[in-house]
Amino acid sequence: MITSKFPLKAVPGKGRSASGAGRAMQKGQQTKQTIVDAALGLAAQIGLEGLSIGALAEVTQMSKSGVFAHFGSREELQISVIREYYARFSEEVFFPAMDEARGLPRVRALFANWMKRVAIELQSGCIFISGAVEFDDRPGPVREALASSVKTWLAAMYRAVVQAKEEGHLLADADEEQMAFEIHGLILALHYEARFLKHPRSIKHANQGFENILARYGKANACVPAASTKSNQNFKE
Amino acid sequence: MITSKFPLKAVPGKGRSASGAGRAMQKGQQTKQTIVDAALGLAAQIGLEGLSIGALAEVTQMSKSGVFAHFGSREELQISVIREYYARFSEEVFFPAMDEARGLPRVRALFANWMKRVAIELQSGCIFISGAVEFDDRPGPVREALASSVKTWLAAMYRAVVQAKEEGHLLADADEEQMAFEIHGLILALHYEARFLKHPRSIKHANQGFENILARYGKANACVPAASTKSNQNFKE
DNA sequence: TGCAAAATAGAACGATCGTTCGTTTTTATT
DNA sequence: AATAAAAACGAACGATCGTTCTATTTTGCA
Repeated sequence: MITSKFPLKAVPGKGRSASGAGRAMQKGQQTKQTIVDAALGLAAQIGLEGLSIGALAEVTQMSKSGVFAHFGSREELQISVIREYYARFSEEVFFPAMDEARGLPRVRALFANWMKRVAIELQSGCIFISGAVEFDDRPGPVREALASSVKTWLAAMYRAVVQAKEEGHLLADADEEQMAFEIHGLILALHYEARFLKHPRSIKHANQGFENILARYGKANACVPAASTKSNQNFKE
Repeated sequence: MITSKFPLKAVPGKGRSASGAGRAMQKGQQTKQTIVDAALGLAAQIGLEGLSIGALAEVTQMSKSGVFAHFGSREELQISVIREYYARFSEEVFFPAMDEARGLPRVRALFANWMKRVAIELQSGCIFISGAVEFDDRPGPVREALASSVKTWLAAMYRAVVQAKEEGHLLADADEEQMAFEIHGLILALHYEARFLKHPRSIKHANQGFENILARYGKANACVPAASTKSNQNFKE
């Protein structure tokens, strides 16, 4: 939990949350969510640094101070956006893949969901990527929040690869960290070449790159692509 | 050539360059180079968008208007920085590799020089990467200048791969575009994981990834790593 | 050495930024 | 319906931004 360095107008109800005595707070959380939603879209387009409270007020039809009061600082707003982005990313990419069997099927599902998300983001932008560049060497709580989210996700992907090796789906000499690194590179190249350079075949290249990685690290009988077009389907028959 | 939309103080000597009539312009170009040098360092750290004329004036010990007059607009300053960055990149990465023999040796040299440069930039930052994120969907002359530089470099790398196939160093089914894409991904992952996440083994992962790519696309007798530690050395014996 | 041009300085502009503060409206409960 | 807290507003702040304008200094050639 992050201690708010700026109590918004005489300590709000949060302090006495457990005890049922406090007055309600419904409308506040609701509009805060509205603001975060709008901020997420704005940040995806122009980056976390480009996020301005003024522009956000305009989009949400509110006053600047009205928007501001919900966060207490620009940094807290940025952190809220990061948290929301992480939550949606997990919901779209991570959790659905957990339905797949441990090992290669799950690795495939994670990558497929990741690709699906990035492909959508080719129009809007990815905060995990743009944020990394913006906060490269700018220490502070925003960078920490962002790095923490990214690391959690990359660790999840790494864990899936480790499990794939444990399940015997990968060659004995497969370096899990190396494999995760190469997969990450494919996603980054896709984002770069498609979004910035408008290269038309980037998605195909990323998918083909993934198959190449599996061909390198996977055991021969385990590395064939999924037969069906439904990417989430378990292909082990 | 870009038409300056803001003539700095009554059209300068540039217009009558060919004719020897005009007065000299030495000091101007000299301090302009000083400014661009400083701007390059600043932009590498905080990005092209973070480049402020005020901060630049402070670093160069000049007045804001003094700095400004050399470029006429912030955009022109940014473009000047991009051009300078491209020139240095070419000098460090591209031209030295042209001494290597066509084919895999040259591809290896290009990658090795690229790695060398990015490894240095892990402290300062790479404008080709940060700029791509900043100007993702911000049309205009700056984006064009940046995209043009990047495309030129990526095309050079692609050309080297094509030549490697022509020389018979690659498998017959090798997709040159695919291979260039995967190499690009390694560099991007290196930059991301080392610079943002401070992951200690990123350089090793990028180098190993390159060897994996060569193992996939190169002919068996041509894909062994260079024997010597000197990366620029021709390994074909 | 004088003189025009080039280079730099200095002050000010409008705009936008995050933030603060006092006030007013809305909300939810008794 | 009354009431107090929560939420939202509106105006203003200091700072910084890119840019413009005019004045001053410096430069390089006659």
